[in-house]
Amino acid sequence: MASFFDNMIDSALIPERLQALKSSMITKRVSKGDILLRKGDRAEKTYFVKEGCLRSYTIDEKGKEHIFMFAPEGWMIGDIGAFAKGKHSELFIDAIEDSEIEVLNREVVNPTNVPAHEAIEKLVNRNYVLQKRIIMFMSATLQERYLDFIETYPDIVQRVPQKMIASYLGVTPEALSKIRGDLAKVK
Amino acid sequence: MASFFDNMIDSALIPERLQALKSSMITKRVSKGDILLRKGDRAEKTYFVKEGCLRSYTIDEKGKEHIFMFAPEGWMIGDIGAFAKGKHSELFIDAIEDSEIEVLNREVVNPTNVPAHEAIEKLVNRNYVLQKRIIMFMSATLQERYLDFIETYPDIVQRVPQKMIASYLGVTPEALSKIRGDLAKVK
DNA sequence: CGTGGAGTTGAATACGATCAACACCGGTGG
DNA sequence: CCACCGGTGTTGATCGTATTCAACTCCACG
Repeated sequence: MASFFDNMIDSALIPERLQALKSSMITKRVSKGDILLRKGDRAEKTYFVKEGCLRSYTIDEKGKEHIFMFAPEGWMIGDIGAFAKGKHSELFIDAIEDSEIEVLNREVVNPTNVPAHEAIEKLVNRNYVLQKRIIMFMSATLQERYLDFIETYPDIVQRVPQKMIASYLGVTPEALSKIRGDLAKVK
Repeated sequence: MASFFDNMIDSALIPERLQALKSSMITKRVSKGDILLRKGDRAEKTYFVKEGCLRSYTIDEKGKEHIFMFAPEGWMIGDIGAFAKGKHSELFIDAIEDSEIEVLNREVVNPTNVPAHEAIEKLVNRNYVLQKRIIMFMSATLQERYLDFIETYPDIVQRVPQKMIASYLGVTPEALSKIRGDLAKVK
């Protein structure tokens, strides 16, 4: 259950390690248009913006961009869930202005085993869940959102009334009912 | 810059304090329909669900509920941003099944001053930002989302092309342009 | 039994997407 | 220096999808 993020936070909390971590962060200049991370890349870095502006975004099947986040001065940006777990990024990141950034490397926060910290695990996971939900709102149709929901939370579908699922998906109960009708026909 | 959440995580990371924190969490049974938190209440507690299911939600001006999150077994639920900062909750929380939960009290994690931990600050803030964005997607019209955006990020509005703002809001550039046209007329 | 909430279905309406045309720069190359 | 071009933003017409309102069914629970 120990996660990478535990180590990161651990490091951040113990002053000496925090110091080591801070001094390891290199400052870098990037030009408008530079791509720092692509979907599918391992999320090895997280960026802290000192000056300028970055953005993270997805590209859907039709080639349309959906901006997940802007990061002007003072913001951090990265695919946090993927960074924490050492997985592949869902997001692209690029510079929309010439920028000065600090780069936090995943490898710097050398992962040693630390007991699981339940609250932190859940906090990172929560971030991931929210990120996915926002991307779904921006890029998916109601039908896709519903299919994703029953895939992701098959247990909840059984347990809560349909109108609550509609409420979660951001649509009226009637609309969800009709989508379900359509799906039943096709099947 | 020291935040409450630092203390929470600090506590969670130092084994003795973790122990203290864990033993302070009381287990409680709640019945379907019980309301645990109301919008406007101070967010003094966060809940860990052992059995059953809770939900968090908002109620808009028209009285319509928008479910932000379901929390079945193994999930934690609360207005994390408000809990971390000791502010008033944006969310309601109630039980949608008879449930057994563990209650983490804000006061238990006794806040002493600890140096700021930049990454954690940003992580909590990020959570808050994502939460708000999802609620806007569920409950607000495009016009409201746009007005909220220019209020929340007045600097970004000036700096990025309009089509990127449309992309962030989850609509086409044409739709945003028309909304702006409408707003200009009214003024 | 009956009653009320949940879900379905249909008709009318509203809102954003799509497609297309055009105006307005800002930059590049002739 | 100017002409051209591509990208950005605006506007209009049409189409599709979700909302709203209403009627009806079906249970679950009193």
